[in-house]
Amino acid sequence: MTQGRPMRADARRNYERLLKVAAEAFAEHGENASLDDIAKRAGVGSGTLYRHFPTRQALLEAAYVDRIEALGARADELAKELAPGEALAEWLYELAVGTIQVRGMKALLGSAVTDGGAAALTVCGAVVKGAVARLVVAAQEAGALRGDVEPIEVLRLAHGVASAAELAGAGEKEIRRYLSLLGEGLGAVGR
Amino acid sequence: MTQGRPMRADARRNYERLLKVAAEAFAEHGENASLDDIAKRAGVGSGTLYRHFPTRQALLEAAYVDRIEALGARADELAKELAPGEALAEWLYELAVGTIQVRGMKALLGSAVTDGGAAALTVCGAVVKGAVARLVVAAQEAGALRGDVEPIEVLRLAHGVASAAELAGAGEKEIRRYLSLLGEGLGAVGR
DNA sequence: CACCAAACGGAGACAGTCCCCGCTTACCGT
DNA sequence: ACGGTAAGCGGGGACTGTCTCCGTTTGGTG
Repeated sequence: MTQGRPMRADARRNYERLLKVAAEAFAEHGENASLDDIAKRAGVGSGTLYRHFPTRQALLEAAYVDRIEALGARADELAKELAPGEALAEWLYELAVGTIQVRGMKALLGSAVTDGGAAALTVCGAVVKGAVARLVVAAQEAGALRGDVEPIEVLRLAHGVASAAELAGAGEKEIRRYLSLLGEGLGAVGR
Repeated sequence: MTQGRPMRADARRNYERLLKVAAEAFAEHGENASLDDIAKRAGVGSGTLYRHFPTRQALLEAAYVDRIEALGARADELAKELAPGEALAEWLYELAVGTIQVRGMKALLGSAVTDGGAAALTVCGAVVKGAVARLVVAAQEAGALRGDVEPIEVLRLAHGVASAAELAGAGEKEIRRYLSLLGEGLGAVGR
């Protein structure tokens, strides 16, 4: 259903160059890297870029799918290695680290987590939501996570907390701390 | 220290028109409203706008100071009316509502909460940080809030949670819910 | 009422986005 | 091998937004 006919050789070449260059550019200049500049660096006209990737989102998503899919796979790895609660915690931590440290990924994950219909269909959204759903359900069955939260809510809160950590100019230590505050709750009496 | 000499009459007039128009524009188009357009609508040249407010941040801040100051005052009101824990919770709720519903305010509060030096000196930063510090300390003394968190951390987490709620396309109900999840912690067993 | 610093304003340089449409070229059938 | 054709290219250009520079205007004094 994806291919009517395989891509023409030159088209495929350009597509892949664009992807590679885009990943570099986003890493270097953040999510607002100039698209025309990416096209230039990939040695194609801007028309070509916009035909392959109609929106910035589309390019961002395509440039990072592999990373996102790795994250999805990581969820299952963790589920095998650790107790359900731990697995969820660790995965959220790795998600948050990605959110903050890989420039451009925040916007992508943010949109993956949004309400509305459109964003729901993206590959990233599907993978991430799927992964968190598995981990959350397992953790809830193990009694390590309160039963009245939806997976998507956990995801959103983790994303929010990652943003909070970013505001702090956070390193990995702060991310861990902020996530554990979320887990334990602010109301609980001191450590 | 603020005034070498009072502002010239025309300068003051323009300054105030800009502020008024800017508040409208930010409310209508979000934090990225066109600055040149604001200038035009205020009937001044763009040079005038940029002289009064060298950066978008500066204008944003000036346009919303009164609202921020109201929030600061509200903290003290709440501190009188409610128990310390409640007061903090309610204030954070009102902060979050503002963050989400008043377009343009998110960026402002976000920068107020950032680490680094530059943003620390803004009026908004000072007011908000002051308010939260008072409420947090009181809540901690009353044992309603764990003792090992800094006020700024509470602020950042609340901001993050507000973002999370925004992602959900949240109404006031969701904001309350997400904040209470933060307060109680995800790890606690179901309601 | 004349002076002059303070303030104005808008043209224009620059950067980014995105579309359009004439040209090129990879791929097929013969 | 080779020509026809549609898929694909690419960059010019319209548009929007930011921010600066500098000639002109104007409010407030002495």
